[in-house]
Amino acid sequence: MTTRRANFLTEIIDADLAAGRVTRIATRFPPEPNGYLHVGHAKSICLNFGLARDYAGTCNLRMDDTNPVKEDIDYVHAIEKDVKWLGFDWAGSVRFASDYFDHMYAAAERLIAQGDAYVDHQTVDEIRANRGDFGRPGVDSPYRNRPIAENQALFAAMRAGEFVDGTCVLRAKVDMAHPNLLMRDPLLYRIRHAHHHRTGDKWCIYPMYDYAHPLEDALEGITHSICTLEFESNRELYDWVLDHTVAPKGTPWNPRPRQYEFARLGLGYTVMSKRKLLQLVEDKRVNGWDDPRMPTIAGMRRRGVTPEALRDFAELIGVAKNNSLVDIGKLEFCVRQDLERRAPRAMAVLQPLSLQLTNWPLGHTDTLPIAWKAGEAATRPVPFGREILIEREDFSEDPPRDWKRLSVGKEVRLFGAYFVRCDEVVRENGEIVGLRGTVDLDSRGGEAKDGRQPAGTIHWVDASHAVDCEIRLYDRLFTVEQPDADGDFLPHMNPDALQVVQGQMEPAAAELAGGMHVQLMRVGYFFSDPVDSEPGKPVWNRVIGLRDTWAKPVGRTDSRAERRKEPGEPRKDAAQKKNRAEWRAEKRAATAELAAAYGRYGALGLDADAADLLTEELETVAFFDAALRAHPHPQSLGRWFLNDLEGLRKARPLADLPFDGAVFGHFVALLDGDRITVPAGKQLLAHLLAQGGDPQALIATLGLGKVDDSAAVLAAIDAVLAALPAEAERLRAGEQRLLGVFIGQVLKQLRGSADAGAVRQALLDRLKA
RNA sequence: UCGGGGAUCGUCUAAUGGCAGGACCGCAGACUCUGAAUCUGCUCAUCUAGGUUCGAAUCCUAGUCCCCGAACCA
Repeated sequence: MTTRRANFLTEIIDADLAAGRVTRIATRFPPEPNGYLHVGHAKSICLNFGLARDYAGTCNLRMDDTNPVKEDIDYVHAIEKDVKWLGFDWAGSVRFASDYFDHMYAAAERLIAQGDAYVDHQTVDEIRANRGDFGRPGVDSPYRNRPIAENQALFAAMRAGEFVDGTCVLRAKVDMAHPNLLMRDPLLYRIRHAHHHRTGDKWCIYPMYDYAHPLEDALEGITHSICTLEFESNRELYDWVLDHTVAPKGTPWNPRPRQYEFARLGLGYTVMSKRKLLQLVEDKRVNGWDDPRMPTIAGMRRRGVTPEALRDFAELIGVAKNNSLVDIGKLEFCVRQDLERRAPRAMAVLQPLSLQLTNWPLGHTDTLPIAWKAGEAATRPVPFGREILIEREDFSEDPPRDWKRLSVGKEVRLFGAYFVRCDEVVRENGEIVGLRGTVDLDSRGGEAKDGRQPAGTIHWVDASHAVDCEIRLYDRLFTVEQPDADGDFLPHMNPDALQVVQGQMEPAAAELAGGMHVQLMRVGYFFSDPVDSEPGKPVWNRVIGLRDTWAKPVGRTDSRAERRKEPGEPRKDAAQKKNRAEWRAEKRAATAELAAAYGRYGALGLDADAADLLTEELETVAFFDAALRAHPHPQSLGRWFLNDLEGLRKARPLADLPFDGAVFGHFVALLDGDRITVPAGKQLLAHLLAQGGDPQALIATLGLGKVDDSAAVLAAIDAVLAALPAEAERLRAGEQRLLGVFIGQVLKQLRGSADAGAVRQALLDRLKA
């Protein structure tokens, strides 16, 4: 396994491997071929293929083509190309959901035979209305209890094309009152008389995503089916399908795939939904899916972003379950970092300003060999003559104090060439149209004989040799960080996301072929457009500008920080939903035994919160009363019950625990009797929960008995202090936060059986001594 | 309204009861034939309130805020 940043998925996989749930890892990347892949998909691709690579497993590329009216073969090819370009290869051939239509159909027939599915003749509107909503349960379809034989005949007729679209659907028979709306008899198949890009006209019924996807995964032997957060609710249905179907051999699915969800990529200053991207393309607001302004993989590729940069980006942002909006600066950082390493340097002037060198011999051209990259041997010839073009913004008539460029009377170095000084400004109608200056003929190559250093170094091209070429300056597609935050995203489009300028480029660079990266010095990283460049007529795309610490901070207004709300007060509004405490109070009012217990616990000296919590269920009261009989110490019993047992048992009912209230009472008695320390008590409780047993006997078995051997404690303290000399020094110097580390270490040596408070005191005493 | 998730520097992400770490951004300095790169340093965070514990980002209780879910889409 190559080292890779751990995340919650690698933890799950490690645990699955360790527990033997799986013996190999199989993932998949399952796009629907209804649009181009974007940078969000790139994250998913890097995740799925990366996991397969790191665990020496496999990753399938699978087209999820279950809806023929939206999908297209052209998208299939584009997707394959993008995944390959990103640097990944799938196991075997490309898979298609449509390859499994026969299996899916057979599985549906089986569901019908099991009584787990039925044909519903309600209309779309009826189905929707009868599904209920978040507040109301649904109502059963009048067709829900059709005889199995009738369902079988009807489903066969659906397949045979005897019904027009929308006549009926196949539904799973789950529960119309299920709190998860997806489980209210989900649709499995719908009728669609449509031509499918692969199966042609073989089918006129097509499976729904929620039914098809788990079967696709299971059929391919996928172990970890990774998708995005919005599918969390779908997981329950995913599991239902796998629980109610079997593998082709008739056995339960093995390996049985599990679905896990991670946060999709949200990226600032762009939109990521396929619908919106499609709209930009169809409305011709961009020039196609591969427009370099688009966040599509195709667009970024054409712009000049490299696969390495994209993969670095995926690594940089990590994988988690937080909804997040990634700063686009992180992507830009990855792009710059990669291009910095790979791009040769050249010079071009975007907004030329002429500089006449009055002391340069008329008609003479010097040809300078300048390295493509600093420190490397390879050079290109760069002509230098009497008229030089510099960047307009590299000259100032009224320079600020720290100006490092050209101004009247000041000298700069023309990169790789000569020192020049500006003597005067040439104007026409008040406009600056050129500069006149002189060159230090002794500074050829950029070094002055007398060793003096100029104010700065600027880029330039020789006017008579410069090549005119189209330069496309790309910028962020939107002017705000969250264009789709509310309402229409189109008004936020950045009209300057593409600016075309005619640049003047040095001749050697202008001959670079299409698909080449170059850094135009002091301007940015550029890529010769692979589509529009022609031999001798290159078109250059700006991939990203250089980091510019001198430019005025454009100020990334921190819209998000402003949005952050103050923590709210607990709502006092009576109309709001009841809180848990109110709910329990009501329940007590209705149940005499709970109310009695509440009063009794109060009288026993338990505080109101504890008494409240303990009287939520009769079952709890019974358990607690039993514990009380075994060990009549309400406070400690309440503290261990509420703080530890409740957390450890999670949702497990008390009745399912391998011990009863009396045993719990005995357990707490051990703690109150100082027979065992608190951490050891927690260990013991965890053990009890897992396997039951007699607490008293387990103390010996597990070696958890309390040790009151102060000599052993002192020995352990000295051993730890000696083992961590640097930290011990800091601790002596008063770094209190290290105290915990030492207590922990000492406790570890003593196998948790010493009293932590005593260890702390002993440690403090030892340090004073 | 019901169900499912989530909350740690400005941003992304670690820490699985024991020193809140890394990266991006920002700031400062060094260096520089790119105001780039490189190098050094710095600023900056555990949603709130209680509780348990020697010790809580982590466990318990209560609350707040955010996201997802009611297509014959995926």
